[in-house]
Amino acid sequence: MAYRRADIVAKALDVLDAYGLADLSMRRLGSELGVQPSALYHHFANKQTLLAALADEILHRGARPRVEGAWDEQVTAISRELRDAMLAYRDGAELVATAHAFGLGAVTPDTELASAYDAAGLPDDLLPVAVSTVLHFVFGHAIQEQTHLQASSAGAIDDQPREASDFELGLALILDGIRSRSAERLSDGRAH
Amino acid sequence: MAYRRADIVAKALDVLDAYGLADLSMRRLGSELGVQPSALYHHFANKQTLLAALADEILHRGARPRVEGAWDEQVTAISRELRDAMLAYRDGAELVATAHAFGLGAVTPDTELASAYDAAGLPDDLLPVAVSTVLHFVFGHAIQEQTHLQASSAGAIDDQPREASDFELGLALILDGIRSRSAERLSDGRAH
DNA sequence: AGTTTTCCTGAACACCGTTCAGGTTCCGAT
DNA sequence: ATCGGAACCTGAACGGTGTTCAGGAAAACT
Repeated sequence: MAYRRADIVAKALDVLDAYGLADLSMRRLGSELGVQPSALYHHFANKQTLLAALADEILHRGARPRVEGAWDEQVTAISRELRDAMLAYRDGAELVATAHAFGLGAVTPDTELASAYDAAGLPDDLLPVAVSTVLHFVFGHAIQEQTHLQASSAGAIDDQPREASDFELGLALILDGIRSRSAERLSDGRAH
Repeated sequence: MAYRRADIVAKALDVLDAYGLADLSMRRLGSELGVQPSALYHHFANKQTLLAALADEILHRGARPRVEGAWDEQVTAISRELRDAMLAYRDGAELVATAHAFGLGAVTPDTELASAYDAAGLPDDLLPVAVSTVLHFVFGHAIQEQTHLQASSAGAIDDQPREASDFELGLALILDGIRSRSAERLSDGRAH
């Protein structure tokens, strides 16, 4: 069937969540599908392409309806959505960040963020900087959190809220910086 | 000789710069040293430890004398030093960022940044956030720049100044955000 | 019915990190 | 001067990895 490609991605996500990115090999994925590893190469040119499809699927599954409101609220919503989507799967952050770094994958958080910034009235040369600064923070924070969370699987569980609030704080920090250079300063305070 | 360990690190940096991180295998490094790959395991417990030593050496070689001045100038100086050190070697950014994520390596930019923030008068719960936010930006930006720079080895050369100014802009953005929550706002404007 | 496209097998290639028993080589202490 | 031990290295092997490729089976289209 032509549906086979989506099946491979789905099964690969299962394997990823169960065994981690390091143990997601073409051989393992093949045997999990009851198929030779070489069969996978009829659907994906190489492993990197497969991983990019995985990253896309992770982001797609974590997608939320577009929120209305001021530009900073939209940026915050998009950042949370991206973070939550990546954290929903084992090694999801590393996977998505790597795919993004290589320019692979169809789903681009960049463009979503850029359009959210439209209402901020940023200088033209600052828009890409604002986009990538937020992205680097979201990626970096999620990877660090996922690494720590995995390293101490048998540790204290009260680390998670701490990390989550750190995320909100750091994001607010960056938005403060962007806001100070924005023409639209209506949402300066706590309210929208 | 007991100097052998430093020799291995030095040669590994040569191989890294010449062939990239993906081609830096224990076998290649061994043959480059005229030695069996297994010989390396008498000096390093595993490859990850070796890579951590490489990251340390890269940061050590790029170290600069401590700068004096306001806290934000110090943070800027440390960030530039870190960035330049990583960009000085092929795949240096990825290498250092990975070692840092795994908590390996003796050289920790974290503590340097934290002490630089001392004079900023930040709330206690904001200090780790300020440190990690800047670090995530520096790492993320350097990795992206190095990836793009390597992907288009035969491309336009005028990308580099663009990226460099993006770095300065993004960093200034974050510092603006931190400054808005700092008790010490003397260095609010352009001057120190 | 014949042909083309899709999908998969099975074997192989060239690597990889790591381990381990067994040798040298050299230094320090008796 | 000789012994003991540590440091260093060899050579082979183990169990993996991504990827390629000729060929076969099955389904779809004409």
